[in-house]
Amino acid sequence: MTETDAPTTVRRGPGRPPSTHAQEAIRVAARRLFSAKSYGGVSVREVAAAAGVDPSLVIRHFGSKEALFLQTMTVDESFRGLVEGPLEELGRLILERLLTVRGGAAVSTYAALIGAIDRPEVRSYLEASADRHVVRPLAERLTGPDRHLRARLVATQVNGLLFDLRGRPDAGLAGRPTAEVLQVYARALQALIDDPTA
Amino acid sequence: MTETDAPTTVRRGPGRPPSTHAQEAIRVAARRLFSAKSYGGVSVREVAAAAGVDPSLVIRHFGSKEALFLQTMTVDESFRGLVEGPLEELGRLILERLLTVRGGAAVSTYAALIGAIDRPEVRSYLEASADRHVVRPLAERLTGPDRHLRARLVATQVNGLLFDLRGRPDAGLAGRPTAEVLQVYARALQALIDDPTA
DNA sequence: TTGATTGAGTCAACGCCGTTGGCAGAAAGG
DNA sequence: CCTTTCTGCCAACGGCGTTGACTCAATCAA
Repeated sequence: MTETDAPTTVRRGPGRPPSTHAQEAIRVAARRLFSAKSYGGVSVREVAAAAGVDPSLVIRHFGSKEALFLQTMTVDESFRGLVEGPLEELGRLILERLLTVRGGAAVSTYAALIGAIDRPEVRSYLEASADRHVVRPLAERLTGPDRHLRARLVATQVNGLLFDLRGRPDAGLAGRPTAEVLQVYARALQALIDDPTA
Repeated sequence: MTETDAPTTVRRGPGRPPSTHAQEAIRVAARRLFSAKSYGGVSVREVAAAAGVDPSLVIRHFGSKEALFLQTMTVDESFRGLVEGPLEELGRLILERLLTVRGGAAVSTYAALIGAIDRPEVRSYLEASADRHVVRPLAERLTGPDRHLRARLVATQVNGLLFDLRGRPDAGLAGRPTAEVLQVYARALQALIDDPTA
């Protein structure tokens, strides 16, 4: 076959082909440990031991501890399509998707990311992620004044909720079940989604 | 609070009297560095050098890096009396106090604390602080259903705003000035403060 | 087949970190 | 006096993220 087709295989020169075996083991171990503990609470040596590889191999393959963290802890899948649906009930819809979809994976992953918010690259990723999946698509749909600012502040409200839900996988806030929290907080989101002049 | 008498001088036995000289230098240096950088971005050795003392002395006097952090970075002064005032405009009042009082010291201090949210003791302090200064006093004043939950979610909204304001001392959010952010976000807070059945 | 090239995996080490123990001296009380 | 208590300094510990040197395996080109 020629090198112009076969999109699944990349043109490579001589040499041993890359193996995804250890990489996957590291990724799985890192995802589990980072979710259970936190960025600072997990050492590269610990991830390596859980994956059954040498600590230096982790850095070799992923560049740095922070790069490994960013590659394994992503929220884009949970955020995609978050602000779709009728505007009149979008506040409730957003929260439903965040808290219930995929067993609340967004919550625990976001918790880990917030725990590493010290790191400039983590902060950049979270800002870009919120901008791409929430602020910009929502601002386009809103009507009335201050559309971009209102969309940004909806993201702020979501950040606050995800921040406060840290470490409480299924239980809600202040001892309240998720459904109750969802219903009340949806009103607050809706206050920024609705056109204030209408 | 259970001191018997002589609040300024403590009963002491023989020995050299404690000096507050180095402690204060360490406290000042720590406050400045932790505010400018973050918990993880400042080393004990760095604080010690800025204060002109030995690194081991920092630990000797404060117990640990985390204890020094918690002793120097407190938000209670900024939070006290935060939810006082007429309920009809309390949303605006809360944000005004947070963003403008004492040059926004609450924002930068809170940013540093959030940056160390990994640490269980830091998380406990923030939760207790929000509970003491926001949730409980506000819940007592609210009317209508779900008073405690609504008060808790107002704190959640505040957390979201302080989280998103990280590192932007005076500038607002999304390029908007503080006043504009304040006015719009106040509506969102007010949506939880107002009695939904009224 | 042979040789070059590329990546996998191992080991020891580097510099920095928070923290601890030991020790010399100073300032108080008995 | 001696004892006690605190200061300040030094060296060291174990752990951290990361790097360099090295061996070995797998692939391609000649």
